[in-house]
Parts: sequence; structure tokens; C-alpha cells
Amino acid sequence: MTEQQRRPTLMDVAEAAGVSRALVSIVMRGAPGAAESTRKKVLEAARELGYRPDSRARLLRSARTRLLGLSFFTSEPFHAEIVDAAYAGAAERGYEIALSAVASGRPETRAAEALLDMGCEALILISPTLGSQELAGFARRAPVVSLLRDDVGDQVDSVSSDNHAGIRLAVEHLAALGHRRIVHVDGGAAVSADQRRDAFRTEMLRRGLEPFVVPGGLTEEDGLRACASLRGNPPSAVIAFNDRSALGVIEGLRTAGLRVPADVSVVGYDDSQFARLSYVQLTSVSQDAPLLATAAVDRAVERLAGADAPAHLVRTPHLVVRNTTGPARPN
Amino acid sequence: MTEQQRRPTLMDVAEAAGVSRALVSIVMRGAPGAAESTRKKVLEAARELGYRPDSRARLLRSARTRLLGLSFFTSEPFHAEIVDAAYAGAAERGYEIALSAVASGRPETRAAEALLDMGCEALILISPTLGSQELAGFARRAPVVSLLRDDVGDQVDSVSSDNHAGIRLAVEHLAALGHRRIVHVDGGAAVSADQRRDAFRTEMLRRGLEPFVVPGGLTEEDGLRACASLRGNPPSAVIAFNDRSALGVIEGLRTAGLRVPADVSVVGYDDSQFARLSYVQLTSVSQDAPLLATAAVDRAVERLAGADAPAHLVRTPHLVVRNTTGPARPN
DNA sequence: ACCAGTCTATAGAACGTTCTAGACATTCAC
DNA sequence: GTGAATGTCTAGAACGTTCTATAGACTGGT
Repeated sequence: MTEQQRRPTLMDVAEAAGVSRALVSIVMRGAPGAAESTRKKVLEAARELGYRPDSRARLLRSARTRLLGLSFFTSEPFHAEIVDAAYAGAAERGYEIALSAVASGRPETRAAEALLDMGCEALILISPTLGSQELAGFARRAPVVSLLRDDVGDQVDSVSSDNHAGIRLAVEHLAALGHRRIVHVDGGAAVSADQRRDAFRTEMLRRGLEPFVVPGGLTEEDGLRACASLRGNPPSAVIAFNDRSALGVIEGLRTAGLRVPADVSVVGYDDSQFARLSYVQLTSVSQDAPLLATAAVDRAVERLAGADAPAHLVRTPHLVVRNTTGPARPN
Repeated sequence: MTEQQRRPTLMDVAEAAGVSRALVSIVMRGAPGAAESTRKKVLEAARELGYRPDSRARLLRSARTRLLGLSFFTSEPFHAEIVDAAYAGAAERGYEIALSAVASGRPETRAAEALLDMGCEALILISPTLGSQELAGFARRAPVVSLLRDDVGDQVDSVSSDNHAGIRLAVEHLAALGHRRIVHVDGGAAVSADQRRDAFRTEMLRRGLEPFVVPGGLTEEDGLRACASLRGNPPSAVIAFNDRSALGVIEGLRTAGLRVPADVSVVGYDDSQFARLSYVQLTSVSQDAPLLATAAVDRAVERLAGADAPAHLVRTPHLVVRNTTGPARPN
């Protein structure tokens, strides 16, 4: 049962195929320098023995590990979507992904250090909370790409979503439906809450509309609470900071006897898996995880290919219209 | 900017401290065999140079890597909670966790192979979908622990939650509140749906109650749909297969003009992060991610310590009572 | 004085790969 | 027919650790 037989090495395959270790290495890597006939022979021997290259040794020896380190938060469902897309993006460019989670007793520095220790050539950190000082420290050891956060100093690349554009899409959409009294339930002290709030003000004023902003937050409770403060003078439409908050808002409107979208339209932000699948069918601004993930991978690869200096890339979000927005009620 | 200076090695530290490589290794590992004075000296030199051990080399050379491989699905939020807890559990026992995700273009076999290639001593697979044939294949190379699934053959350990006990808790709770017409919206073809359905039947019959079962599924839509089929003869209480389905049920009841819990009580399953934080305040059966995670880690460690044969462990869930359950309406 | 035991330290092999340099054949150009 | 170029292969060093074996310096007991 527990007969842990030693796993076969290059040497074993070499002996079985009657060639040298180096040649087996060449064949396994798909590198040029082996005749087609021997290539077949070696591959056959490897298959026979159940040989798999040892990634530790491979990583240790090779000049280029072609390994991209990716850190994510276990507490953020959206990060999982990015992880998913990053695997595909990396594979396309001939890179592997090494994962490291930021978890309860495991701070971000630890997660990042672990990736470096594994031999990652570059780091992609999803919504890092580290100071730009510390980020710069990592950047001295390998290219670092910050994903979902752009105020990370000039030593670090960043790929983020255009918050202004996202809010503009939401305002545009609602304005086109005839809404005029639009309220933004903001994200409080959250990352990028300021950007979205400012964008809301700008876009509303540009259209000659008054920008009502209500303090909110990241959770359903925050949305619910914000909604309560609107009691007595309900808006025609609400743009929430994120989907979870939007859900709270919807809940609040309902308990106040208002229908969505017949009486009030609601727009979320994130287009989270939840918003998509849920019975809620939330109209939401999508940051597009796959897009962001591949952009981050691309940027990391470019830096490794010798791109001069860190850049701050911004991707444009798009609006996904579902069932929580509709024409404004004539009054 | 891109001055990638070579990272310091044991050799560099050894030279700086004026000792041998081997001694530095001993100090860095905290192994016995170094005088306290030199230990300080070496540590100081390492700190000075910013030395960090190279995990590739370390993993390659050491007999015991003390590395536990953990595979999870990016699509399952609950898995993230387990990953979180696994880090803590492993650290407590002096092990590290290596992560590998099952993602879109990345099947489970690939995730598991990668972990083995990295030198993991044991594998913990969260809700594996592999056949017991394939699982046994991995088990020949290293101890494998299946988490959240127990029908995995006799070559593989499993740690799962007692579905029968979970359902019993829910039925008990509702019965104690005076509910008699209780409906189970089941999980369709999902893993452990059968177990929960059977448990529901048994527990209801034991109490002389008729076990109504309605086909459901994993998502909010499934719950919503199931609810629609109950129209006309609403139950007094509903036990859903999971929290997401429970949410759909609640939504369905509401649109039918029924209040929760005043008119109908609803119990979910999973006690997901979502159910906890949400404004919904769902009463739910908790599988307790930390408990399951540490149990899985423990089991892996025991197997590595030489535990004879694979075992199938079952952990008991508990009920978290929140605001979606209340006394049955007298009629 | 001597041996056994303990503590500290080191040299050098080993882990399983990739890389560098070069050997040997064969082909090609002239 | 010669030199260069190309294609195939190999020996052996290297990557940065840990491990095994052993050396030397002390102790303390006889």
C-alpha cells in the first residue's frame, strides 16, 4: 500500500533508452538538437517508466524558470476569477503560474516572499495592501505588477480598471433611460472608492444633474443602511459601489415597498459571479477578470522581456445590462 | 531600476560570517549543532545580506520537504475558506502548503501532478471529481486525502462532513419550533445530495412527519424554481440543499407574498461566507471549514508519520441559528 | 595519562535537472 | 579533396541546498 517506490529520473529514462541524460533533457523540453527517431525512442521510454520531470530540480537549474508568481486573497471571491484567467493567459505565453494565498495568519509579505523563494521571475499581486516602500523592495528583486490597484509608486507596474469610465457607463445608461435623480451609494474608505465618487460627481454635473452621494461600504449591510437614509425621498436610480452593496440597496428598497426596476433602477459594480448567476440579475459594471488577468500577465512578460520602466495600465470596463434597470417612471 | 543583482546564497553568508556552508545551513534550519555565539554571528550576517533560503534547492535536496499539496476549485467560494484554514493548520504542525488550482483550462489531474512535481509529500484534494481509479494512481505515489467527498475508494483517505447529522440538526431545530409540514429542496445530482435527501426522509419519518422532497439544485435559480412548484400549498418550513438554493427559495416565497420567518422558516446548508455576512442572516448548517481543513491536514500528517491504511473520517456539522427560522404559525 | 563521550565545525557527496563546451559524422560548397 | 557548416550526441560542471562522515577540541571519569 505505502510502497513509495522512488520516482524515475532523467537517468533512468536515459538508461532505458540507451542515450545520455542530456539528450533526454533535450527531448523532454522539446528543445532542438535531437533526431526524430531518438526523440520517439526517448519519449516511449519515458512513458513506459511513467517519468515526470522534477520541477524542483528543473526550477533550480534553469536560467529561466518561466514561472509567474500570483498572490491572491482567500477572502475575495473576485480574486478567484482572476486566478482562473491567469492560468490560461500564462499558458498561452509559455509561462507557468505559482500560487500563493494571503490568508488569516499569512500576511502579504509572506505570500510574496514565498513566490520569490520558489524562483518566480515576476510577481503579480492582486489588490496589494502593502506600502509603496515595501512594494519597491520586492520590485528590486523581480518585476512586480499590481492588479486592481494603481497608486503603488513608480517602481511597480499596475493594471487596473478605469473607475471613471465604469461610473460614466452607469450614469450614461441611467440617463438614457430618463433617470434624473440618481444617487451614488459610495464605497466608504475602500480602495478606489474615491475615484468612483469623484467620477460620479463629474459625470452627473456634466449632464446638468445633481450628484447625490450617500456614504456606503463594501457589504450588503452597508447598502441596506445607506438605503434607509434615503427613506422619505427615494431616488429614481441608484449606482452602488459594488454588487454586494447593490444587493443591500435592493433589499432596502423592497422593504420600503418599492419595486426594482419599476420604481427604482439599481446598478452594481464588479459583475461578480454572484450577480451573474443570482436570481437578482443585477445590471452591473464589469471589470472583466479575464481581461485584467491577461493584461497583468502580458505586462509581467513584457517586463521580463526587457521593457524599460514600470507602466500603469488601465483597462476599460463595460456595462452588463440585466434586469435591475429600466425606464424612469414619468412624473 | 532593473539591476537584478544575484540573490545571496548560503555560500555568501558563510563567507561573510567566516564559517562553512554546512554550518550556515544548520543555523538557518534551526537544527542543533551550532554554538549559540556563532548562531548569532551567522544570523546577523544573513540579515545583513538579506539572505533567504532558496526553496527550490531546499526542496530538491532535503529528504523531507514538509510540503503538503492542496488543490482547490477557483469556482467554489467555499474552497477558499478551506485554503485559508489549511495554511494555519499546516503551519501548526510544521508543514508548508503548496497550492494548485483547478481552473478553466486546467483539469484536476494537472493540478495534482503539479503538486507532486513540486515535491509535496502528500496531497489534499478538495471535493475531487476524479474516479477512484485515478485517485488510486496518485495514492501510489503519495498519501492522498479527499476533502468533502467520501466515496473515493479504499486507497485514499477522506475527510467529510456528516450529511445525515447536518440534516438531523435542521429537522430537529424546525420540529422543536413546532413545524410539521417541512419540505426539502434537494441538490439534484450534486455530490452528497443523495445522502442529505435520504437523511431528510429518515429523520422526518422518525418523527412521524411526512417527508416532502422537491427537486432542486445548487443555485439560486434552482431554489426559486423549486419554490414555484410549491405554489398553492406552501410548506411551514424549507430545508434547502445549500445556502444559494435557500436564497432562491426565500426570494420565491417573498414574491408569493409570504414572509420569512413569520410565515415560512428556511434553513440553508454550508454557512457560507455569503450567508453569514449578508443582510439575509440565514439559519444554516455549518460544515465548518477550519474544522475540516485541520482534520485533513492532520490526516495527511498521520499518514506521513506512517499510519497504516487510509481512513474515512467524518466530522459533525453544527447548526447556526439566525433570522430565517422562527416558531411555526399556529393554525 | 588515557579513553569515552559530547559539542562544534567542516569537507564533500548528493538531489535531478539544465547548460556549456566540445566530439564525431555527415553534408555542402567550391 | 579540403574547409566550413550543420546535425546529433555526450561528458561534466553547475544550480543552492541538505546530508553523511569525520575531525578536532573539550570535558570528566578512571
